[in-house]
Amino acid sequence: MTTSKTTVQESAKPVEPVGFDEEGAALQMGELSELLGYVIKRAQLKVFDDFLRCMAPLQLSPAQFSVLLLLDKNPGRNQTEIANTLGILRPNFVSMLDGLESRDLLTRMRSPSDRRSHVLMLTDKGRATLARAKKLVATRHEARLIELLGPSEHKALLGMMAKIANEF
Amino acid sequence: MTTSKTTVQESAKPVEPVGFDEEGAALQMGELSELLGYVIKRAQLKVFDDFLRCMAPLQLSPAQFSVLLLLDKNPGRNQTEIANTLGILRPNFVSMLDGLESRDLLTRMRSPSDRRSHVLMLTDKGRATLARAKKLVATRHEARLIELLGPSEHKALLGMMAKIANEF
DNA sequence: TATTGTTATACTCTATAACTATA
DNA sequence: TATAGTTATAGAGTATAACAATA
Repeated sequence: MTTSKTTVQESAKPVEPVGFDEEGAALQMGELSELLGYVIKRAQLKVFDDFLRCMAPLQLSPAQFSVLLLLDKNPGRNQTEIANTLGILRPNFVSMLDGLESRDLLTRMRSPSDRRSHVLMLTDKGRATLARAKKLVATRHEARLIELLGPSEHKALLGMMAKIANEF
Repeated sequence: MTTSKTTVQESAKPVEPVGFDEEGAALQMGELSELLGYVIKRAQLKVFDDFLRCMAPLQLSPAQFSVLLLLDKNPGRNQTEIANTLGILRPNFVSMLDGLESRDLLTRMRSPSDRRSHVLMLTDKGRATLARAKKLVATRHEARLIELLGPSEHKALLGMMAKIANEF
């Protein structure tokens, strides 16, 4: 038995999961609740929604946060390297960087060795904002997720997600 | 120890996960691989991508498949009920139904009891397509996921995703 | 007055082609 | 010639307001 609260009730027949249409009219979800693509999408939207709420004071989207995080760990990389690593297309990365640079969170610097490329670096304000953002994520966002799932299940979940992302 | 292949190597210090920028230049992923929002998004994209590939013969998107599935389990519901259950906004549901109806997979019928609403029903072709789609999903898509994760982990994953989607 | 399906519209994401300046 | 950053653009997905028909 790995389930905690939501245990199967009576016999071996699983309880048919139902969805709610705002009010009482319950619909049968059928195979939908067993379809990983469906539940993972719903879960992902919930997680992003909560991330946005927790991060509201700093006005950082999940994508923006990931850029700051990656830049902090990998200073001196160019736009293509950062974009590729995050799965962002280079053309779409431009306006994203424009936004972060105009907020003075990072700088673009022409590389002396290859004057085609822009070296990206966090500014002091960028580092300070990232530090505050990390705290918000850890204490408000991830903490709630760990509380919901339990620490070991949460860790197992991270592992499975990484496995799907990297090996599927 | 719950990890299978990717075991921690030497001491207690965890191996820093790295990302790859097309070729060899490895970047430090840092806290990104511990951020559920990040990994769940990457995993979700992979899952949808595979779903699309497996479903290519039938030309059904995940969203379209979910509509057919829900209609099969809940015949006689109207557009608002189906859309709300799937988290689709009513205005956006219209063109989606236009597409499925023009392919003769479902029908809109004015309800005799409430002539404002459209009762949705699968056509015979819709039911046949759904049956074929279910087989493709089970044998090609979900089978590969279960093979990757193992049956019990796969089941645990479904449970955790549902928990986040419903309770977070 | 409220609700159903619909239109129009806008904003974000994502995707591709092509330009420029460098190499 | 190839690559980095950029522009323009097009397509999905998602969001809100408002209208006609009906309740």
